[in-house]
Amino acid sequence: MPIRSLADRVSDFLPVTAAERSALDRLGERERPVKRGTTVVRENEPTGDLFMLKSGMMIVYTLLDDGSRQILRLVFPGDLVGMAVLAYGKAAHSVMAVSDSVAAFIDRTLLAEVAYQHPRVAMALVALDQTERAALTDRLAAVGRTSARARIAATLLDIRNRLRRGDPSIHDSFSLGLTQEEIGDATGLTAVHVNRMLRQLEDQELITRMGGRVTIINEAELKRAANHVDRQEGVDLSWLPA
Amino acid sequence: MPIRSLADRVSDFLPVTAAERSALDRLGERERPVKRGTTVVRENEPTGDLFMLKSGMMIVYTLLDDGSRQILRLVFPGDLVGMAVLAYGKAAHSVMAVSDSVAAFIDRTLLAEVAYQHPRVAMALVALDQTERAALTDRLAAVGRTSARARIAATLLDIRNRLRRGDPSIHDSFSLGLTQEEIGDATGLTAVHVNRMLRQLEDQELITRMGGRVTIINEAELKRAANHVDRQEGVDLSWLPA
DNA sequence: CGAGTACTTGAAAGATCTCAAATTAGGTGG
DNA sequence: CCACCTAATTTGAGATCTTTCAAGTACTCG
Repeated sequence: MPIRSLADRVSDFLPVTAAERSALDRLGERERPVKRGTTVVRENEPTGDLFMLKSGMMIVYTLLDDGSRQILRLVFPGDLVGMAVLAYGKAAHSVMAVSDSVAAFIDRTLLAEVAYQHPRVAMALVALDQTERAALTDRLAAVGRTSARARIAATLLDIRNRLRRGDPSIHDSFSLGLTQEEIGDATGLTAVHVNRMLRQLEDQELITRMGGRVTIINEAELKRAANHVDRQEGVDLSWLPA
Repeated sequence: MPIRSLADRVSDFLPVTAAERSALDRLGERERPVKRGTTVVRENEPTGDLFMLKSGMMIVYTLLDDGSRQILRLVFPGDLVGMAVLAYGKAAHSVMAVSDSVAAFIDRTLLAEVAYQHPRVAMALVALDQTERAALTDRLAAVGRTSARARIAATLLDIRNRLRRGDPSIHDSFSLGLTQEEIGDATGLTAVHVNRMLRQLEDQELITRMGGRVTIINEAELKRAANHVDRQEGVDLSWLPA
């Protein structure tokens, strides 16, 4: 269970002064443990909070009229959730913990005050949010224009990469953390078809599986299968005025 | 061809002072006409500019390895494009004008300076960006979890609503502004199937068509067909500290 | 008026879903 | 630690939706 502070996350791409760091640390003070299966945020419910995930894993999703669910985003430690409360007075989407987690809640008023006092930090948070948006557009392109097999391959690689961000010791083997139904809801497929695609990737010897664990045994080929446009994740804020 | 300034757009949901308005107006000074069919921004090309569309219509899209295209966003007057340059040094996606347009380009350094001096304006721009993100998640949910018919219905309603934002005289009848191929690239369908779905909606007397014009003749039923979760677009920044 | 682009339609192939049932894995109370 | 109970996974068969391929028609622009 990796744990990262907001300041750590921001300092990955922006040198932060002591004052900025302490302001960021103050934002992350309100920590709360969340049990697996708990709905943390319900779509359309009024709220003034956003939060950063400290440890565990969550999903952001929306429910359609007919009861079907679209998972919009997988949330890993260090990710910021609910920036939309800056624009709306209510939650734009639902959020559920898929493993035991810890979240650090942030009041939007407090966030705004920090942003007013530390504009560079504000820009850093905007940049962080932009990386989420990029992930969202990648997912849309995958769901709209790639085969089921490619979507599953891409999802496996995505999960592996994001787990690795929090735990560099992870290489080819990792625990999925999602049910096949959840993977389906993230990729626009049924659970049954997710299962078939996983089996196919296994039969083709791109991965092996044991329990909930996946091991990538042919990463080059899996990447090719994923139709993966390798987004150079390089956030660059060096241009920011002082 | 409706034309809106950034200041007008922002003042829809945030009272702006004279100083703030003049700062926003300064941002929008660098106008440039763009001919239909012109690629304004190419994915991955280095740039420090974003822009606001003043008039016309554009699409934001990404191309996959196999040449297929996913349209991520339709751009109407008043929309801000390319906020990702705040995080990356290059364009996250390609942008093409689908009708003769005028764009007001904004250097990110200038934008950052305005944001530093006018934090409330900065928050307003962030809020504007959040509304775009909400539209993106709606599109993802539609592509991932709804039928071809529903996606087409939703797209028709979306285009009508957004055209109306710039021209309140528009009611049920409007020009699509997109080819069926483009609608397909936006909804994750083939042009052929888009055509069939339009025909079906016409046969079912939810719409009529003439040339590139669509008229909605049964809006209630079209909304139902769209599986539409009516997002109350109410941006609310009243909570913002002074 | 001609050329190219966009639209339209049919028929067949292919991908994915639905339904159903069997198997396995994980979690809990005794 | 076992036995049980439920949730998750797995597999097959058939139905459905969407794509592909092909060809003809209608527009639009120069």
